[in-house]
Amino acid sequence: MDATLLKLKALADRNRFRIFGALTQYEELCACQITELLQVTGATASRHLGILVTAGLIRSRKESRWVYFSLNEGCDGMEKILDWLLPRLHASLQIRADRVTLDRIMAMAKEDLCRIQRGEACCPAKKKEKADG
Amino acid sequence: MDATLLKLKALADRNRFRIFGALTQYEELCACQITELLQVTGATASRHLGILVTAGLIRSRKESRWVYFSLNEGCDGMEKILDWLLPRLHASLQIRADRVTLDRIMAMAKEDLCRIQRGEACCPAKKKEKADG
DNA sequence: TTATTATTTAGCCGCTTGGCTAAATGAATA
DNA sequence: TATTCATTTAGCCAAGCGGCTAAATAATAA
Repeated sequence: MDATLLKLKALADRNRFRIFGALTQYEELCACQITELLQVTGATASRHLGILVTAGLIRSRKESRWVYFSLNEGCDGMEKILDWLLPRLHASLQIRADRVTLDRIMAMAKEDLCRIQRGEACCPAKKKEKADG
Repeated sequence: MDATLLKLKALADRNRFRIFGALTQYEELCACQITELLQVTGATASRHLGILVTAGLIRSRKESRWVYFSLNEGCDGMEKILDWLLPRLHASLQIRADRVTLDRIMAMAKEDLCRIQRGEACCPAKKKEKADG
């Protein structure tokens, strides 16, 4: 398929549009942070991220247990895409709301996020106390 | 929905991408010419055109029996969209093939195109002869 | 007015897409 | 080594999308 059409298809989904928007505001985000932002399962977030990677719009980097995603600045046309989208992302109510949510997410430890996403208690201290007590 | 997301969705379909590409090469095209280019039914072409109009990317103008479509230069972000897409449309094999097809289509009378699309003979002269003879 | 004709709308159908759960993978830790 | 854990893949299901045909619409031509 045309590489450009592939990029359009990748961006033409609300959740992937939000991921792209989030990555224009934070240099790097890990899968569990994006999962938390979108409020979907990790599997769903992973699939959306895969589609954006395949389109060349973002890239991933693995570090220890986590996978970090960032905009693929070097991708063909990225500069023009950002020229078009950046001002409109900043104006979008959805993306602005996401920014607030993201600030809250980034203030948390990734371990806690993942615990929550597994449906466990959010507070590791409690577990420790229990083990200690 | 975000106006920008609506535009992305409108462009993220092969046939609509082709329509957009065609309208970067010809100032104006009528519905039957686009129908012929895409090789779909008039109903299908009409729906795609409607989606592009709703997204604000193209506009339509009615003149006698025909409806003409053109890029909506005034639409928000169009300049940036063209900055991104124009060079890539020109590089696309599909869009280049379409250009050749379009040249052939534009050399025909719209009446003949519509006749063909109705499944009738392409040549009105024959009909006349029959009536005359 | 009646007929013709270009386009649009309505309604149907099959394929794709996006969500989920469960299982698999691969890296880090006990 | 065995376990834990973040992420990905596989498989399923419902909703959305793009194609078609047939009917409706709007405009011209007879």
